[in-house]
Amino acid sequence: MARRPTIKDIARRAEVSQSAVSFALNGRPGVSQDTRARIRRVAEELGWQPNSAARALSGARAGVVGLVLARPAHTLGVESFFLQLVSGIQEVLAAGRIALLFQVVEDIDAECAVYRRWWAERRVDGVIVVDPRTQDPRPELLTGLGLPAVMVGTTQTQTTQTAAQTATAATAATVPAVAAASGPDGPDGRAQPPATLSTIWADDAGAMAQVLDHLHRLGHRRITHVAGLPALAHTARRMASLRAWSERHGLDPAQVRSVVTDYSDAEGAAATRRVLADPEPPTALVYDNDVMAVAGAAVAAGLGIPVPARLSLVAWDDSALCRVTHPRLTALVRDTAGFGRLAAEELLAVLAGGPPRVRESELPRLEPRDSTAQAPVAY
Amino acid sequence: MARRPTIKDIARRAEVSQSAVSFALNGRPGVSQDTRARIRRVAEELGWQPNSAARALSGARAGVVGLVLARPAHTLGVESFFLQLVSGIQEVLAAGRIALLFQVVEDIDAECAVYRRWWAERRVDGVIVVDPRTQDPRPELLTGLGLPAVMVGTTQTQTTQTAAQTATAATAATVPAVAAASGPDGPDGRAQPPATLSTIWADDAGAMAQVLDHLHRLGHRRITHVAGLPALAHTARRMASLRAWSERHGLDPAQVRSVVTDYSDAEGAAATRRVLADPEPPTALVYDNDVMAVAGAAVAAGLGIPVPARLSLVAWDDSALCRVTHPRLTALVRDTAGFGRLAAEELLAVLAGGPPRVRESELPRLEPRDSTAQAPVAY
DNA sequence: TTGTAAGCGTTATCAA
DNA sequence: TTGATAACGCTTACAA
Repeated sequence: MARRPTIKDIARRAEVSQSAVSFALNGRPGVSQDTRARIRRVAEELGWQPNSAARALSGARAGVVGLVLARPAHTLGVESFFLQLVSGIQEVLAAGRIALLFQVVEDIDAECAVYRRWWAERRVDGVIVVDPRTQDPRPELLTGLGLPAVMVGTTQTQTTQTAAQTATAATAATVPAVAAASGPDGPDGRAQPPATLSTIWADDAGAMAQVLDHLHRLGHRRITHVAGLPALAHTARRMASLRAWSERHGLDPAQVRSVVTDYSDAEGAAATRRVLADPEPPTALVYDNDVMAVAGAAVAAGLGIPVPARLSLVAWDDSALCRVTHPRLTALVRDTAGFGRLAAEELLAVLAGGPPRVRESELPRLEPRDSTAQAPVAY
Repeated sequence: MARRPTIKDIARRAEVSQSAVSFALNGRPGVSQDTRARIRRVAEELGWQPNSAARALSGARAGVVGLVLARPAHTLGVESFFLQLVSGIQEVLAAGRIALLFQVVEDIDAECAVYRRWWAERRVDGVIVVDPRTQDPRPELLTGLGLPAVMVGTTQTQTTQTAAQTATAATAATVPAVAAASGPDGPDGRAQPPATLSTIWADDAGAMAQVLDHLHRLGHRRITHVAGLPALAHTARRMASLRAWSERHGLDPAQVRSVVTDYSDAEGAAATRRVLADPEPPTALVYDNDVMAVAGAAVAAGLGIPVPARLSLVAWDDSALCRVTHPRLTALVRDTAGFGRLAAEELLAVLAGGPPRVRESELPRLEPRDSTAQAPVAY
């Protein structure tokens, strides 16, 4: 096993001091062009790489960011969302030679414990937080620890925004501006938590309107939204925008509604079976993820209900799944890797000392396929 | 932002020396029971956690293991295999307070570059290597670097084992024993690479025989195996065992064969379409992953071929996918998380100075569902 | 059983 | 423009 070269070796070989090497290699002033070039050459020859532990110890960056995924084991691994997000994140991090520490845990308490430990161990420079919740302990914990973080998804603040405010939101507003939109305190008078964390968010309300408009144009008036976990902020947001949309169109809230699940194929199937057994069943179903949509399609097939002739289906989030089932599912396509890239860029900005910002990702696009059609005239 | 306590703080507070604290906290002798208890208590009070950088720098462990996933972006994220593997790995690592560094890259060259960098930066204590290949540069690279590693999947050595050798392989043989089976040099006289890496493997041959026996009992004589990337060792192994099985049963190699794909839903669908267009199409298809199986089922549905009446389908690896499609797919169920646990345990053993070993995971179990039935009598 | 001190490989602060 | 030198927080000889 070869010994790893250190700056000491380089210094000896280039006949300069260690600090000269450090300066040269980190591109700071105080070294002449000549020596700099020479040092660089020697480092290259020796195949030197900075020892990450030594770097971290001497107060510089650890060169690591963390990501914790809190999911019950049985929910793991079916969604395509996550790996794509990570691949996008790493595209950006790799350029800055930053590694990603990744941990899967069972629940949010374990997740918080991991943040505390990482912080205490000085293991990470910052974290990327996924699956924001309506009641989320993590922003407070992280700001309390002073651990730089970026939230991926909707924030609590945005949950309370109206559609009008959403429409006028800048693509990269600084947090104070957004906070000002609804005042320092929420409409309910409760002190709003200061949104000190940068956030990347997707316009769920806009996306939901897109889906519903599509179905409405096709004549659907009885629509059920098979939502995910209601504790997740984006779920809450989608449910709220469905309600708002239905009010705007003067539709009966009993006919256009959400039912909640845990995102699993099992609950997606069960919810589908339940709503289809209704005396006045919906003519269209909108699923909060691809797995539930596929499960729902299988239920319809099992019940002998033709899709899309008698029932239209839409999947929120596209994946190979939606393209391989028969019929192929109409889906809301998001650039998930792009979402990850944006998150990583924002974390890098925060680590560089930038202010926390709220950045909006590209609006999802509805990809009509074979599972949506005109609503049946009579049932 | 609170300052993180150090052993110095503990030493001051407990009125002992730093080394006493270090000894006490690391459970080594040289400290009395009393002081040890007192030190432990103070550490607890202060919420002390070891600074990972300082630990790593002072020659001890970095407390990190690495995992690189080399997959082209479009193949990412549909398989359930990976996250489950990781969750199993972490169940074991978390107990030893070891973190997992995770990186997604495009190809194996990038993967090797990551190993080199991690080694040079001293970032990881060891790595878990997935997707072993028939021609694999990684074992040599890793042994050369002296970076402890565990291969998850088949090794090159095992690819050359005969069925008989496989059958008698101990569940936890040390590598030298296995190497001895075919002598220090391979049969071709070429010096065999010393299998210095620990390996976790699954009995693909046994699993394949299980699947084929099931289909054979149902009367199937024309069977096509829709394989994955032929460069991957386990794919090669499955193909070889299919050939061996078919010879044993005196079947025509033109009727029982493998076709290769890149694991994607697209190629899975294309292969299915191709083989079904044959003048003598197979009556059963075995897919190397769940995604291709679902894609194949959709193709059959599109062609109006009833499953399982005229065509039987089997998926290698189970997931929610196989249960939500209609009909539900017969699948080969593996304990993937268990596979990950085994890998992590083995890496820990290697890090503790143990010898490289070859360990076999539980034999996969065939779960018959609705996609396999008697072969059609006439076609 | 305890304390002192050297070293791990950087970065950063001083003088020269 | 340079070169010593002191941190950073821990482990570990070695001395008391």
